[in-house]
Amino acid sequence: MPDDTAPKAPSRIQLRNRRRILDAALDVFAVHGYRGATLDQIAEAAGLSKPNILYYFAGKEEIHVTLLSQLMETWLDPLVEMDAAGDPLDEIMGYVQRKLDMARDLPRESRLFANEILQGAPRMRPHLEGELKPLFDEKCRGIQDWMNAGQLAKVDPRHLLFSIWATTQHYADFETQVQVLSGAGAFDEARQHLDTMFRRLLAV
Amino acid sequence: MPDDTAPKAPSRIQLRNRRRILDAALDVFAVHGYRGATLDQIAEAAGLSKPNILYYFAGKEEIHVTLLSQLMETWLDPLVEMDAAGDPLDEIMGYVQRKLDMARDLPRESRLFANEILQGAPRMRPHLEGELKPLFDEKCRGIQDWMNAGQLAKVDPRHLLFSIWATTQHYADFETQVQVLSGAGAFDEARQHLDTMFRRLLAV
DNA sequence: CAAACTTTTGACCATTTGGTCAACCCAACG
DNA sequence: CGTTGGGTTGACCAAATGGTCAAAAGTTTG
Repeated sequence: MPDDTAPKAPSRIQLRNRRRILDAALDVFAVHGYRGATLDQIAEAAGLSKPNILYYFAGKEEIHVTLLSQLMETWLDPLVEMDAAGDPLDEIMGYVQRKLDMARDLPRESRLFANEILQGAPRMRPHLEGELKPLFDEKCRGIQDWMNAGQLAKVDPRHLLFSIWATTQHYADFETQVQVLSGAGAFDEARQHLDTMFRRLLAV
Repeated sequence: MPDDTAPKAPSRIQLRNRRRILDAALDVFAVHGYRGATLDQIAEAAGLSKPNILYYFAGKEEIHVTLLSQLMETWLDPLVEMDAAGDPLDEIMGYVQRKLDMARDLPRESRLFANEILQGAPRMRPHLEGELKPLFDEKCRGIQDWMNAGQLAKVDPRHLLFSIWATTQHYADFETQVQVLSGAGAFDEARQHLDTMFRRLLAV
């Protein structure tokens, strides 16, 4: 008896086209936000016709939601890797560098996230409350433990994380401004700068 | 002979309605960005009919451009106030506090700006290059002078300013996320945290 | 008050937008 | 080689959108 609850495995074409669409949609949503993006733009960027887009996704919203879900995993990943058993300063500085790498390598994802939060997280709030919040609290406790043990200078762990997010994502989200004011090569300079900043903040 | 080049002074109604429209448009543009905002939303928020909106502004774009121009002044103001003749650490910490005050008191303006930069600054780039850039360079030189004189620890002045912008504006632009993770009262805690962070970074 | 103006709006328009659908294409397989 | 099923699209639709305009409603002023 075959498993009739399992949807049949997606074909190679399914896989390729869904990926194309999501990639194109990431470009468009990251720049214009949900409301400002159009299916026509996405279709054009994906090199597919609009009805074909709607053959793979039920509608504009489903594309957006799919992107947001995938993003959440990617986004949380570097924080998950921060290990309570490691050396505190190394762990935090490693996290800073990983976040900066993400800003450099995945700027579209960073902007998609920024757009969603700017709009009040209408589609992502459940993810924030259900996935990010518990992880955030856990990591804050871990950092607090390090501080209580005298392995890090004492600061508010929550605002420490906010500062790390803000300073690293800034180079993706405000790239246009950074380019105008500082030209190219900002990422390498930022690496050095952020290392110095958070080291001085946290060194005991 | 009357000055026929001067536009007649705007009436009280003109003043009141233009202000209403800009205020409503700020609400809408700050959340949805330029493309995502509609004249109907703005008209509804302003309590005026759509044709009436277009009696006061030539079109959607003119409203947006007007907001952006006004914003630029407000935005540059705290940086202008940083005084090369003052005490270096006081001046910078004062700047941090003023920027944080702005994030708290003018979150809509902060989000409008963030939206515009996220989209690649299609309408604001001239302002960035013509107004922000010279001011930025001047202030960077001033900060560098302080560092050369041994009055501040040495860091890259450009990235120092980026970090100040990123960490302060974060509390306006990512307010939704901050609320979910940290509840209310984040601004007061941030004040303390950012003071500590930049003091440790810059103390000699 | 009446002329002269500023302000407001209902009705309208062309274009864009998200979405549908029947027909069509095409590779795989019996 | 003809059928079958996944994949594709031109034509279409209703609603939304930016914008226009002539006429109505207020307001100011001689």
